Amino acid sequence: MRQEKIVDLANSENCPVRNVLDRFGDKWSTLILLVLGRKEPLRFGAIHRSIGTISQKMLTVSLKKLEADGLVDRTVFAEVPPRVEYCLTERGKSLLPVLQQLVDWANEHMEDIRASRAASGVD
Amino acid sequence: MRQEKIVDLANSENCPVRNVLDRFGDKWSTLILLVLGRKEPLRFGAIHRSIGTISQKMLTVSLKKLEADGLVDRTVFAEVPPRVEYCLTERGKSLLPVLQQLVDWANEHMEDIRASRAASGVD
DNA sequence: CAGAATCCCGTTTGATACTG
DNA sequence: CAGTATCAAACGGGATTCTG
Repeated sequence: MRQEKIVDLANSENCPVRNVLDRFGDKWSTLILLVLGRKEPLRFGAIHRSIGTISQKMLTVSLKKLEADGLVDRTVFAEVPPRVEYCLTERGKSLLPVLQQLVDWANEHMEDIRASRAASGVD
Repeated sequence: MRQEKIVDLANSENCPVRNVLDRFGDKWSTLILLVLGRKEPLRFGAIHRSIGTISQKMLTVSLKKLEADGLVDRTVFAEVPPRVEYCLTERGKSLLPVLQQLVDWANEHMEDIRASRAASGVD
């Protein structure tokens, strides 16, 4: 019987976990997916306002990555003024429940974590 | 009727999601939790070897954060040479299933993501 | 409106050396 | 062994300006 079902975490190139984490470990991607998960499609500006504190540069960059990974679809309408809509792909949607779990966990444990953090003096 | 059950994502201070993401969005925390989830307790050096590419500085920093958040327990043995063991707290363990879902998703979709990425020419 | 292009700075991260 | 201390490099990310 094999002892390791889990992929080798030491190999960052071939480990799916690390590979994916390298993407969603960034500051914004997860947030964007969650926003689109709430309501789609959304225009660039709508996402921007929805997150609030993201710069449009980072929003652009993050959306491009998500699009490159096939998690988000980008549709440009030939209008003036230009309109661009974003929505989740099937793959993107499949990630949503997982992220939702993370959100739920966060909601549930945040107060305790805050308290621990404060008590330990680590910011 | 209220329209928003989900916490306001625009408010980074009070939003549990962002607050938690700010922690696990880093490069190593998730990985460390997963490593400890596989086997505990583990000594500092064991975790270090298990992840492989992390510097011992970052491992120290990350472990401290996790300890401050009450996700990891640190036990120092009064021996020579010194021995320090790390294990998950109950809170830490409660996060594990969620992370495992993420791992599963990553395993399942990584190839497709890789392909999309390559096709798009990003990164 | 939706971005692209620059400039710029703070933080993160890694290498290296040192210590209890 | 399990860190701490320091320095330098790399990167993320914000502000601003410009375009189709």
